Amino acid sequence: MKRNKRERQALLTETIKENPFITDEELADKFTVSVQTIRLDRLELSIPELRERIKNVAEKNFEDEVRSLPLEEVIGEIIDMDLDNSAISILDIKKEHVFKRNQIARGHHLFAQANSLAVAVINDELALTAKANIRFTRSVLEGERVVAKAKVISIDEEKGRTLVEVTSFVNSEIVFKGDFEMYRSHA
Amino acid sequence: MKRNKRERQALLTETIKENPFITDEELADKFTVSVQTIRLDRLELSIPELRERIKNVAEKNFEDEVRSLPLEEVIGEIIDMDLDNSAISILDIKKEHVFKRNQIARGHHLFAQANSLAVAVINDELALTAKANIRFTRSVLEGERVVAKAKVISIDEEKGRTLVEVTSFVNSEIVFKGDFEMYRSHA
DNA sequence: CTACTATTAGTACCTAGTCTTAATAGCTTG
DNA sequence: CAAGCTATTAAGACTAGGTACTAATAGTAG
Repeated sequence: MKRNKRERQALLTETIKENPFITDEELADKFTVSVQTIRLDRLELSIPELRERIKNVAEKNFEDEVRSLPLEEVIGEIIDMDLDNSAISILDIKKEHVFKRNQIARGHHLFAQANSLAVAVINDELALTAKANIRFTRSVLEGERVVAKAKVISIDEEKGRTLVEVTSFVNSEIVFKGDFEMYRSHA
Repeated sequence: MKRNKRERQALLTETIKENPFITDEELADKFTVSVQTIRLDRLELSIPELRERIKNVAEKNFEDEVRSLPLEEVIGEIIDMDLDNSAISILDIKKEHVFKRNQIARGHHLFAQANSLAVAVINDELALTAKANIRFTRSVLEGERVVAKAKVISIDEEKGRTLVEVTSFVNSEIVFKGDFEMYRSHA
């Protein structure tokens, strides 16, 4: 069970990534080396100490949680957000998103990106999709980057409905367009 | 600005709840009392120390993160299939499908099930979604089983378009309905 | 005046580290 | 074979942000 340095450090990175709550002592036990070796490894790998790691995990979503925004639950990465107005997210199409036969992205991934963005842009605890009208105008291939832009068109406070238009692009070429009628609990 | 004990402790609870990342020293400053007083207050109010608080926030986030799994390839399990005619699939709504706030299934999972089924029912190597018009008529909760039924309405061989209607139920109650216009290469 | 509450102070100790210096073992290379 | 290098381990001083405990002080109520 003797691992060399390289091997141990690779495993260490993996272990900490999977469980950031592990102490140096527990790691030393696990790899049957001294605590000092673990600390040296962390230093070389630029892995912060337990408390910093925990703090990072805690801070990551705290803001969102207070705002009750399901930002973490959005498909794709949000790069701009102006609540109740507009939002932009990007999604890189990888192997797991495409049909094996032809490397074309499955429609529901584009829909998921657009739909979750429409949910996120609404400044409300409870936003749900009521209706949607969508068009796929060009197939997206593996390796392409889809930029989705959501725009809030209108807010009907009486009916509790909000209209959101989402347009997705690959290199300024429209690949998807959807009109979402969203339900909100507290408009 | 002199607050009494009761008042200060109420404010303290509020402050820490809003920002668990604050140290006793910062709190002492804020309430212009000594650090010891803050610690006595926390003791009386059973508020754990900074590190414990951070750890709690981190643990909460960590759990959520793991369970927010992305979309797989084919959504739902196909239990009946009559190519170019009709198909049925089921999807059990689990933790990873719902908003953590309210346990309501996220729209894109219902869409994904319907869309996958619409693609699968078409007897062609290459079937893609061109347009879709969808309605979510009832929210689906964690633990419920969604049965999606697809029916091919028309096949336009010239245009290479096929219309598929998908209706999803939970216990014979309609929860989702979608009209899919599918593109096929070799009709 | 005494009793009690609230506040403050001080000390020892803890965890999970950092940072630094130093020692040792096992190779390799001239 | 000695010198140099890498990897590992150890030891000591220091840190943040505390806990747990004892003790002192101020102000108020009976």
